[in-house]
Amino acid sequence: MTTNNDQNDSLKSIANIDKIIHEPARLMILSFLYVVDHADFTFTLNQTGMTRGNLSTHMSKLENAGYIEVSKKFLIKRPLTIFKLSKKGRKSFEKYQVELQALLDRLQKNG
Amino acid sequence: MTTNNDQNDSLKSIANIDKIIHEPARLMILSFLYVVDHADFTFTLNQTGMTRGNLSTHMSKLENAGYIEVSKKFLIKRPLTIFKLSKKGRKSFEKYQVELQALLDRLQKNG
DNA sequence: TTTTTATGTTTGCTTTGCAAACTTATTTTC
DNA sequence: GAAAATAAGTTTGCAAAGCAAACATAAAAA
Repeated sequence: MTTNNDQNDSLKSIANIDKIIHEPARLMILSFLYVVDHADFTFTLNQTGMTRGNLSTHMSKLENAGYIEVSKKFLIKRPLTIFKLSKKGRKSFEKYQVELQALLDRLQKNG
Repeated sequence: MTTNNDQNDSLKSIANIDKIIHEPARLMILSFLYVVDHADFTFTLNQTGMTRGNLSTHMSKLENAGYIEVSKKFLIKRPLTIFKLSKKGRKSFEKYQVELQALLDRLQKNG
């Protein structure tokens, strides 16, 4: 059965949760990309309701973490930036989901 | 069935998630208090593995939000601070759990 | 040709998380 | 019995981060 220490450890694991993913704005973005696989800047903007500046900085952060791949083209003479969840990003996001689900399950069980 | 717009709205709801709760350190604290109902400063410290300063400021934040009740006594001539989840705190935390579970379910379904 | 629209990025501000240092009081040690 | 160490928190200073306004660049419209 679950010992006090097990509970303690699983509690502390929350402290080590992936903060790149956990931030609400990025959690929103990743939840989006996880389902659609890829999307351009403007569409992501509309889906998330963020400002352009904010989306831009969060996307840079996700890119630096290696969680998304960014490709820039031109479409009808206009810039077009496309975001895609990377392999690493998908894996990390799925790990995040598992950890969060474990927490919720534990709370469900004991609350 | 789920329309594109439904998905869009539920996505945007992540942006409005309760940030007082969502912060990992406080999520850890609340997960703890949710189960044990109440605990003193030192025990909370041990369970969470945080520093005293950090725990103190997070507790202030939770208290200011009305999510916990703090009572200070003396035990064997030493200060003893006891934390307890408030009614409001419990309700907010349960709402948070529901929202997070909804997100995970949606991801599970579509990923 | 001037203005407006489109697509992002950079910059500046404010907030926030974190731990070191501080406070106050009690034991323990020499 | 003075000095040092322990206990229990709080305050302060700093670095990181989120957010949107302002900026940059270019195309389309007026």
